[in-house]
Amino acid sequence: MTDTTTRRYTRERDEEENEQSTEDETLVCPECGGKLASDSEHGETVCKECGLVVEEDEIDPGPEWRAFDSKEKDEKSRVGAPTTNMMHDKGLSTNIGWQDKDAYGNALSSRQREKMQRLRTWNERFRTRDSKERNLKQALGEIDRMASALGLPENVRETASVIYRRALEEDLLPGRSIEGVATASLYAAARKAGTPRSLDELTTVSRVEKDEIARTYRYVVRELNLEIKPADPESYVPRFVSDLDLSEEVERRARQLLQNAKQEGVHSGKSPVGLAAAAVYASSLLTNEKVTQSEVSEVANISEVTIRNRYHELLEAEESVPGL
DNA sequence: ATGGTTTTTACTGCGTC
DNA sequence: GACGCGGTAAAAACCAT
Repeated sequence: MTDTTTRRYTRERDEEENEQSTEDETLVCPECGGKLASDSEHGETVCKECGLVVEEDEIDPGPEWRAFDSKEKDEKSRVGAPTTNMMHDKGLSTNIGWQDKDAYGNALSSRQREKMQRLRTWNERFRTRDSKERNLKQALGEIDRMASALGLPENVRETASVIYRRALEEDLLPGRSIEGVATASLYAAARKAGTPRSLDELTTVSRVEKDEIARTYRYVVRELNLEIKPADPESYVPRFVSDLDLSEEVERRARQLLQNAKQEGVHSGKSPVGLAAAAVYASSLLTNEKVTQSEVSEVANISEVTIRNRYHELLEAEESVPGL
């Protein structure tokens, strides 16, 4: 019986075991405990689990020489600016100098100057025209827009960007919409960061359908080997509590209920949102700050029936805990 | 596509304000 | 009588295979 009922949301368990087995290794993500993989192409160490960039620019991009005056700098410099993730092309595309000088520093003829001016114009156009770059530019914009609409913090956006960038590099885009992948990246990033947003919430700010988001999300997760744990019910609690204007006591109690439930193993196979909603409801009863089931179901986007079922289970689990 | 599970929908009965 | 709550059955959604 448990074999089948614990299928859905129980990946958590396997991963907990995995985490323990990798704990003695040195390469562990400080954020989520996941395995780290070094991406030598970009000189980054990235967490395979959450996409967190742990170490950037392991190769010092700065010059290895020192220059004592500008003339010396001109002579010694062989390289361009350091690369940065903040620009859509990492600052690596061609740049035509603004000075009207040739390679030897001599002034250009007026005819040459005009030519260079035209080249600059076209180069600028081409730089953002390259399909992947445009793609990325747009996607990052979308991610930003959706993230702020959902009130997600900066680090989530960054993680989402990293995920999207990886998807792009692995050629996951063809056949899928930019919007879809961007939304999926954000969805994944939000879950990693422990501030999950439901698919429905994502749907309200995204231009793509729920089904497509879900489909793309699964695809991206699989292809990039992002290991995402099932959302922890507790992470929904604060939001529900504040949406309902309840006290901190309610929140504390709700968390406690959930932790008990976890120990009793009641939570396996059940929707985390439902559990969280039920915990909040149950907690509001226990602390005499009554809210109705329909109110909770409203903010949690879960049916009242589910709340009823869950909260019975929660209370039962509470009973069977010895210390209470 | 299928089968097994969870969640939702819709409806009903009960007690209270 | 409206409302909150509880329960049930059937439909829908979901997920792994």
